[in-house]
Amino acid sequence: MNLRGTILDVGEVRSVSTRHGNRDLVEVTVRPDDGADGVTVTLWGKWTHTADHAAAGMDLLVTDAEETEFRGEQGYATTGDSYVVIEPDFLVDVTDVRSWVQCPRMYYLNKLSGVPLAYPVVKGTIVHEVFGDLLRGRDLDAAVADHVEAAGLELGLLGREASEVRDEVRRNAAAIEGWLEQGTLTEEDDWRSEYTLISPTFGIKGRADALRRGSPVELKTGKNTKREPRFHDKIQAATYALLLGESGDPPNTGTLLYTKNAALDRSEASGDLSPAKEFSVGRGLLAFVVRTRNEIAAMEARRDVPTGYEADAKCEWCFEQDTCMVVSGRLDQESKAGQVGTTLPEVERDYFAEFYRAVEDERRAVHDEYRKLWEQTATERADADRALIDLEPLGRRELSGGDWELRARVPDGAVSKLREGDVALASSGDPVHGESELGRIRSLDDEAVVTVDEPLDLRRLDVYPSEISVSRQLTALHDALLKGDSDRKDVLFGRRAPTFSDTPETFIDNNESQNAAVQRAVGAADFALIHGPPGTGKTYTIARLVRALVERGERVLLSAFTNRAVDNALEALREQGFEDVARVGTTTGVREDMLDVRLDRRGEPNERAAALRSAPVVAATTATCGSRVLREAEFDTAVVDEASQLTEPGTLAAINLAERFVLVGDHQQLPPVVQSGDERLATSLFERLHDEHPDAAVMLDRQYRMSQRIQAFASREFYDGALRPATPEVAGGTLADLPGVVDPVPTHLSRGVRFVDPDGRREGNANPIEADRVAAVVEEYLDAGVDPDDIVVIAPFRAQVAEIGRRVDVAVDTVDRFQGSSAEVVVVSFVATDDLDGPIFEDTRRVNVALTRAKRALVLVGDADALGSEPFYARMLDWARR
DNA sequence: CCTCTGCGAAGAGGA
Repeated sequence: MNLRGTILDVGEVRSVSTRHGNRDLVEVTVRPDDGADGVTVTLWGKWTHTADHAAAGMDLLVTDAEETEFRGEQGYATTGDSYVVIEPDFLVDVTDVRSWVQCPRMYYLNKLSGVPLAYPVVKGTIVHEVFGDLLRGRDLDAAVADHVEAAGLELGLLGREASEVRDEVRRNAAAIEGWLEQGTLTEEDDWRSEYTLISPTFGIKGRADALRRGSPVELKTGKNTKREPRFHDKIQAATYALLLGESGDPPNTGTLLYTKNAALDRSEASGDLSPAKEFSVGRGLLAFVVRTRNEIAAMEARRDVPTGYEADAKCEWCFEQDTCMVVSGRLDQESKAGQVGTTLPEVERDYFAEFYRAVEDERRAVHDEYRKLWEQTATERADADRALIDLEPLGRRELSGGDWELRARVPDGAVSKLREGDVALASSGDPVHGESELGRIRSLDDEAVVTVDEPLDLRRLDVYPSEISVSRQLTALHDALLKGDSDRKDVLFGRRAPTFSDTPETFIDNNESQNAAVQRAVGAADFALIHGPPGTGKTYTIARLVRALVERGERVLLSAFTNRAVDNALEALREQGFEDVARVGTTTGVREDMLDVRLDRRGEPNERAAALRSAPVVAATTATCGSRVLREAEFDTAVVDEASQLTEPGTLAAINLAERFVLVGDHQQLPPVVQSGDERLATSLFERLHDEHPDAAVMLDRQYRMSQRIQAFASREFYDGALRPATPEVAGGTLADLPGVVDPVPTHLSRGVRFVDPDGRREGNANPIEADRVAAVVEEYLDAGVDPDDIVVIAPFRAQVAEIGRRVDVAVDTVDRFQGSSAEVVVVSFVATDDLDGPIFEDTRRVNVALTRAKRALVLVGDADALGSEPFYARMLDWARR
């Protein structure tokens, strides 16, 4: 049986004599998840090592535990088959186990500084890709040429020539090919490449290079002339073997493939030059992997920082020694390697510690998302929107590059957060224990089309969580504090006020606040803030600003939280006649009409690198700014849109790359998306600087969207009444202005703002009666001749969005997804009846967004009693009914 | 206790 629970107490290690001789044990008191009282669990032998790291409050799992009775007390104990796992919910990466075995401090440093843009790394990646292709039967030269070309940008930035790289990769790949041929001569081989593995039991995830007859094969581009694989390489492969044991018996061998061995000259090199080194994977090795993984999980649970003393690694042999000493010195951390350099001021170290913790909390939240892959029971699955289940496979076909395209029918009415372009876990039913492949959703309506590496029967699609944005926030924090210049930090940490110079030039002659905003930003020595309420021409202003900066000879980074905002800003820039931009991002992320300026990574190295380095404007999301390619880039000014939706570390990723920065946003609209709910992350850098330096900000106060009647409430509640219509035409906008609308407009539709109480009932997060009424309201406007494309319905919950979507033929979506856009007629469904309990109603900024999407007509549909129960909503009601 | 966009899909190496 498996025993799982929360640790209440960890006893001392003691040695007892048994019929097998003297053995160590530790007694741990655990409150089982399914029980109220604590039970004693005896951890025998080497599991006392895990007990050493365990502490009260941590979760503990013992597999194959046995019930025991000792001196009349009932309890549990480990058996010979048991594994003991600390904090199983914390998902450790296989590569983390590997780096921890090298040195625990290396694990920490890797996390902080990320993977650098370095030639051995890029070359290693290419060799891996070629390896995958060879397994799928592709021609060696074609594969090498293809993957070297695909890495053009990185190779160019590293100053490498394509021919030189091709030769080197081919030498490595030839070793693989030779070895593969050897294998197929002797027996039938069964291969799989790039295998995604997640283990709920052991709390580990990772991606194996390949499986050969069910055993892991790990490719290493380096050399190793010893008979044995390197210990940490072996541990990596053994960890994959452990993961394979999650569904079935673990394989009992692993293979390391050192491709450089084959390229060594036999007459000069000595030792074992065969590239493939097989080793046996016994239970003892697997248990060692689990204990190592437990050290990591326990350290993370304690919120400790590794010092290096945890293991016996020798610092003088370590490649990271210098980095290690610098980080230790700057952050004043205890470290085996010692410290060099000046310690950061205390306020900066505190900031670092605080945000490090917050970002790690966020990582936990991502881990919780992974857990949903296996925790959802069959009944819960039905309403869980993280997955599409019960898909009916419709077929598969092989694509030219060796990938597969899978098709399946989606059941009627299935709702999920999965969208076209998303990465998702495709499976034949059980994403964790059964067949599954990571793929990309190409299209999704009544039929799902997914591309994957290996074919399977597509019966289920799951959201696949990613730690990338968490990792990038961490490296941004590292870069800002440890590499960032002191001048910048003086301003960020309030040791110096930002300075500005006056600019006499007029940039925008028909809007004073927009002009003032550009002037302030252009004249900023450190930073400027542009506060842009709804409809105030934020995007136009940004484009004008970017042009002004470029005209002054500056190189500009144009960034935003979402791809959509980046592309909107680019569109405005291009409308103003400026085309010299490089858009960095994925083909699925970049909007179609901006693909022509997208920087392709594929191509001739020098030419690709020049395309990035010479572009006067580079546009990318802040997440991409934290990528290894853009982390190396430098700019004079970074202009960041949607800055009020970014966490501080998220913003740092962009502004780290520039001398000065301009943040554009509106802290009265939606705040950053933070799953863990951490308050430090939920406050944007934009908002903090806006509070600390009000003079650095210019608010755009003329809006071009809403009629006077519609904007009144938002202006009063959120902008101190300072937000006003830009022109009399905007102020007086009515339905009658729209082409095709009946004349005269029916009286009840001619009101700019209406309130409708359908007397509905909230059921879960939906309200079917209210949805009926919303549909009727939409029908009224359609009947009056309003174009369906001009009508939008907004609801706070996805369940209600689905409910309404079944009844109308106009756009329906959540508030959050409508931020940034607008429509002539907006109908808002509030769902709530009885009271307004729930976080979604607590943040009135969400209401601000909902109400300010409308240009000419706004209809609020909700329960008057419920809305009247909160002062803010009561005021909204008064305004709407007036 | 609800909203949600990012991310080449992770992981690649050096004596």
